[in-house]
Amino acid sequence: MARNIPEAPALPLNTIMPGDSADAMDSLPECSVDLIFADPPYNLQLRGNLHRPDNSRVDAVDDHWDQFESLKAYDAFTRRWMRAARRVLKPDGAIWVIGSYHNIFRVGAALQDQGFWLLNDVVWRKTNPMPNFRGKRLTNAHETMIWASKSESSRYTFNYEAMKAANEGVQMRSDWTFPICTGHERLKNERGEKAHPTQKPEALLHRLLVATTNPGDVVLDPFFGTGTTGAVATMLGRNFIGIEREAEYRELAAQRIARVRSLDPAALEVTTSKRAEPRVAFGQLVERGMLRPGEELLSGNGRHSARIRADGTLAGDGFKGSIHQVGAAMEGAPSCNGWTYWHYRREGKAVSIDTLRQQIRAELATSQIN
Amino acid sequence: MARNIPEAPALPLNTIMPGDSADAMDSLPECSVDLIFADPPYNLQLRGNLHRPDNSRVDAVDDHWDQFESLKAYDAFTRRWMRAARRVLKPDGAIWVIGSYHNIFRVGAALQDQGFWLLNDVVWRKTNPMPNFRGKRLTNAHETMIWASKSESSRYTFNYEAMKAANEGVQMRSDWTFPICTGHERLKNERGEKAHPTQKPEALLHRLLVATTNPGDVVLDPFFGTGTTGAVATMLGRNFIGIEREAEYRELAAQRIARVRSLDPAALEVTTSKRAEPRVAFGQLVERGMLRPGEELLSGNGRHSARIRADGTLAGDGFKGSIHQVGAAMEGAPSCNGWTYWHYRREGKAVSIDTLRQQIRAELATSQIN
DNA sequence: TAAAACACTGAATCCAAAC
DNA sequence: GGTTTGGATTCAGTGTTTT
Repeated sequence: MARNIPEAPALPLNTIMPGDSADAMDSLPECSVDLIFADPPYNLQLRGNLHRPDNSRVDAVDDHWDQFESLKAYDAFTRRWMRAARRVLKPDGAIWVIGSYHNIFRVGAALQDQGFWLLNDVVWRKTNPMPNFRGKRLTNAHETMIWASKSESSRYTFNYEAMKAANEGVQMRSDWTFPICTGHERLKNERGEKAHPTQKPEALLHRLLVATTNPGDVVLDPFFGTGTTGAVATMLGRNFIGIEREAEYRELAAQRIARVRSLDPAALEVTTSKRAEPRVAFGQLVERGMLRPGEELLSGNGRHSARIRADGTLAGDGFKGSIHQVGAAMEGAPSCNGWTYWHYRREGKAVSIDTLRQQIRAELATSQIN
Repeated sequence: MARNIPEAPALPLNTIMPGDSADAMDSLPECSVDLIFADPPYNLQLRGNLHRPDNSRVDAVDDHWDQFESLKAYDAFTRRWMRAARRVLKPDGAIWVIGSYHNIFRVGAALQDQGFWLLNDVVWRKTNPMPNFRGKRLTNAHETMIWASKSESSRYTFNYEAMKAANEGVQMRSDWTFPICTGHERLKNERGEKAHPTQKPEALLHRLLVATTNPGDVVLDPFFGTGTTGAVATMLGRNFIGIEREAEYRELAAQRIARVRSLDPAALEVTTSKRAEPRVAFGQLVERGMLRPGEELLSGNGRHSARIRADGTLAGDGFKGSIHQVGAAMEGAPSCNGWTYWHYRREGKAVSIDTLRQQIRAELATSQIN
């Protein structure tokens, strides 16, 4: 290059930066990241203590980082980090922000005001939300995510076919159903308490990253917490940059991500071409972690095997496609019911993947009651 | 009344007012309606009127120039009608606003800025949304409704038990699933075309009105369209006030509502909560001889006991006070419902004292029949 | 050992009448 | 109008203890 352009500082890929979100983003080169996922404080304005009907006390989010003096102060905070985020985003980049009714309207208006172009609002429906204990309102059973590109003209990433494959062969909708983060996935601190009050489920980030990034992309999370974004990005072969103010969270997140194994690149290939779409819910098993990308499936007769890919398709013996297509190809048959054809291994035994589909159907049946 | 207060103008109940929404609301008496349902437009087509000073084409680099102008105009429109709505709302009244991601964030922020108190955001999940034909985004399968009271201290209406009963006995959630308005319910004009582009399903208004109004309440809809709110309100024994600018819509709505038959009042009764039942003092049980002073009461778990005193208080383990206070003190709990906590012995069995309260309430109910 | 019972928990703007 | 008091109120799930 003939011109004397100062070299841009290298991106601190796959590390967790300390300090304030906006300050840290300002230290990064502009137009350098592909996607931003932001889970900012919600500004809950809780009054007194809340007790369950059995008189146990609800462990509320009363952390100092969620306290703001006024809506005006919250707006100033929002616009500050959002402007910094906008600067580091590539022209064709996009942003996701998650929130509840307490803050999401401020966030959405700020995005529009700063020139972001809204693509969808996505509802995370919780299968197991906390009830409204006093019976004074509706059960607050969802959170809202806003997906926006940097500008109206951005050529943003959207893996349409992968989403369609993960949704029984029909277009992915704007409402996504997942359980809240509990059990073994929920990080604990040394005292055995939940490490972070608002840890998000990995399944949510899995779908989001498969939908709107490609392998090798750079994903920035300015409110990193205990690192769900980093863990899922690493598993999916994406690079991450985390920013987190609290040292304890940084430490836990780093340990967590160190335990994550990246998936084989073949498993990360996203289906791009059109194909005859069977009605497959197989992708949900992967998003929910019931089956791992890269895991091997066996045919019932034991003669064939294939590996699971992150977008809910299979690959093996040179064949790629849905569970039905690959099964049919391997058997040289005109068609094949992948649900009964394929089995996974658990404790030495081969179990039909159809049992997993039945589990999900049972969940949906209870959670989709009006 | 001694003072010379001018009589408030009568409300134009169950009629459709012409003209601009905000102007019409300004002509109504303040603090006079129980609920407002607003389905404001967001396709104001402001962009066509905007020109740069030099008439140059707006190109991709700064193509959000006109976006800012139209957002500003939309905000002004929103704040104008919303302020008028706020004025006519009773202090304990509430408002619902429905919108999509194009406008709902402006609406929600405006509600908060004007002092409304957000109660829930509710997601209308469409079972049959229009697909995204270009495959560039997620299927836009929901709309968002915001439910807010006039102020933080408003004692808003919420028929908790009715909602719970309508949801298989568990609390109603913040996501509601309904099909979009099609078929016979969809109003047609004389040319056989759909009469209104955004007609809402009656099922949606049905649930909303049952949840947050009582029979006889006044429901105002400032963007009346073809009158879904008026039709459902009439069927449910609520009064409505509609405002609609377009004469064609007013005419269709009036015809539609004229065809509606109100439901029988008995059908409109909703499951009452215990809160609505008359209070009974524990002392009444002693006065009536249902329980004797000196008699021992047992906690349901059998771990505690107390003795009844002649004035209707309890004493035990060094604690004295109401049935609630003594129960709470013995359990070390912040509060306690003494009616369900305490039991008395009859023929060797422990019987809840709440059965005695129910006897008294039954007597009161029969004695109040004229 | 299996089944049943019990304890605990999750981003929550969570009461209202009487004095 | 602030304070006191009565008393109404929970779903899905995980993990542990008891039967």
